[in-house]
Amino acid sequence: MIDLRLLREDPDAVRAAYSKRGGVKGLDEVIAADAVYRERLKEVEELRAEQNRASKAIGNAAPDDRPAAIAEAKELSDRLKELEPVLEEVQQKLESLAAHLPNLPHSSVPEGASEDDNVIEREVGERRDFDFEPKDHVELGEALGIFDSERGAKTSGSRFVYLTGNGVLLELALVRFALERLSERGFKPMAPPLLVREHAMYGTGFFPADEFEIYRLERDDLYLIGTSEVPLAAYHSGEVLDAADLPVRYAGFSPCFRREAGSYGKDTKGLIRVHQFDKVEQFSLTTAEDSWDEFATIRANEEMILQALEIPYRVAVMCGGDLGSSAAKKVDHEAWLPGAQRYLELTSASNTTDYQSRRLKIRHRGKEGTALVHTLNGTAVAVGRTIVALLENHQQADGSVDIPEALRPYTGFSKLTPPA
RNA sequence: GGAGGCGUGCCCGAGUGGCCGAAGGGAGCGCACUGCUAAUGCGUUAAGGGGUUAACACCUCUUCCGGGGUUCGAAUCCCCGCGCCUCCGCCA
Repeated sequence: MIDLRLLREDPDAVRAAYSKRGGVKGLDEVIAADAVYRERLKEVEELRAEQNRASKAIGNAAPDDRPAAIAEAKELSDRLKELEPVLEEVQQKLESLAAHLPNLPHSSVPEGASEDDNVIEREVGERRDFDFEPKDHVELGEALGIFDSERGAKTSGSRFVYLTGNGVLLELALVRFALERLSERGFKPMAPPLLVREHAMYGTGFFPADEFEIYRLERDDLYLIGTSEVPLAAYHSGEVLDAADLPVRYAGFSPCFRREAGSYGKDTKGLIRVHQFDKVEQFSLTTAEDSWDEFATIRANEEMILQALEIPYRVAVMCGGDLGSSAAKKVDHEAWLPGAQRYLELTSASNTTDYQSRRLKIRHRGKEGTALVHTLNGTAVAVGRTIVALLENHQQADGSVDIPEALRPYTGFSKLTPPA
C-alpha cells in the first residue's frame, strides 16, 4: 500500500513516479474515492461527536431529565446507523482500489514498460571457453541421474521433479552453504510455516496483485507460500520494533510453491520453471534512512554467493514496468548458461520500502515517535536454478560436472559423475 | 476432536455498563541530585485517521485480539472467529 496522504497532497509526484512503470491504471479512481471518503468521514464524525456529547450528558443528567435526553440521543444514534454503513462502503471501495496501486519506483529505476527496458549494469565473471559442445542442464542432469522430471510428472503433473541421489546432496550442500554465509553476516536462519493466512499474502503485496500465482487450500483457508519472504515479513506484523535492534535480518529456508499460471510452454523441461523448489532467502527490516544501504548489503551477498560458486552472471536493474507491485527497486542477477546459450535469473533483490510494512503494520520506535520500517528481500540461493547454472558452467567433456571449491566442504564430493 | 480459562498501551498488569483512553509497576524521555557509573526524587510518554496551522498548539473521530450484536452509552453484556494456556483424546 502506498501512502494515501502523499497521493492526496501531491498527486503529480505520484503520477510522475508511476510514469516509470509506464503509468498506472486506476490512480484517478483512487483520488476520487479518497475525496468521497473524506467527505463522508467528516459527516459521520460530526454526528458522532454530537452523539457522544448527548450520551455523556445522560450520565450526568438529573433523573427527571433523563427520558428526554435519552430520546434525543437515540435519534442521533438512529441517524448514525443509517450513515455508518455508507461510510463503510465508501471506505472499502477506497481500500480495494488503493490495494491495486503498486509501490512508487525509486528515482534510480530506469523507465520502461517491459523487460526489454531493463538496464544491464555490468557483467561479472569469465565465460568459460569450451573445447567441446556444452550441453544444457536437462541433458546433463538426466545423464548424471540427479533429477527425474518424467516421474515427477507422473506423480504430480508437469513442472514437478524428483531430485535424486547426489542431486539431493547437492541441494542440501547449497542450502547449508548459503545459510552459513548469511548467518556469518547477521542473518538469523529461519524455517518458516509454508502455509499462511490471507493477511500474510495481502500484507506482502502478493494479494491482490499475484493471486493467480498462489496455491490455495480452500478447505482450510490457507495459502502455500511462493517464497519465505511472505512468512518472514508477516513474522513481525503488528509489532513495534526498537530502532536500536535494526536492522533485523533473517535467512529464510523453505520450499516455494508457484502455480506458474500463464507460462504454458515456457521452460517446460528440467529445473528452470517448476511448481516447487527450495530456496534460501534474505529478508531485512530496517529504517527508512538505512534501507538503501541494506539493499546494497543484500545485493553484495547475492554476488558473493554467485562468485563463490564460480558462476558468471550479469546484473540487471529492473525497469519500472518490470518491478512487481511491492518493489520500489529490483535488481536481478542472471547467470550465463553456456549450454542453453542464454541468461537465467538466479537471484533477485528488492527494496519494498514501506509498502509491505504499511499493510503489515510493522513499525519501529525511535527518537521521534514511531515510523514504518522498510522491508527488503533478496534471494541467496534458489536451489533448482543454481543447480542448472552449476551443471552447465562446470561441465566437463566426459559428461561429469566439477563442484566448485567453496561448495565441496558441504557436498562431500568434488565431482558429479554419471552412474556406471 | 471434546471441556474449561485467558487475550488491556513499548512490556507487565488493574479494571464487570457512564466519573475509563484506561489505576499501578517496569521501560523510555526530561529535569534535579550525585567525582563517574549506579541509585534516588519530581515530571512526562499510547497508536491510527480527518480537520486546522508557517510552525507549536488546537478540534474531532476510531482503537482495550478480530468481526458482528444489545444499549442513548461497551474494555466491561451476548454471538462468531483467531490466538495462547490447562485437562482429556489422538498422533510423528
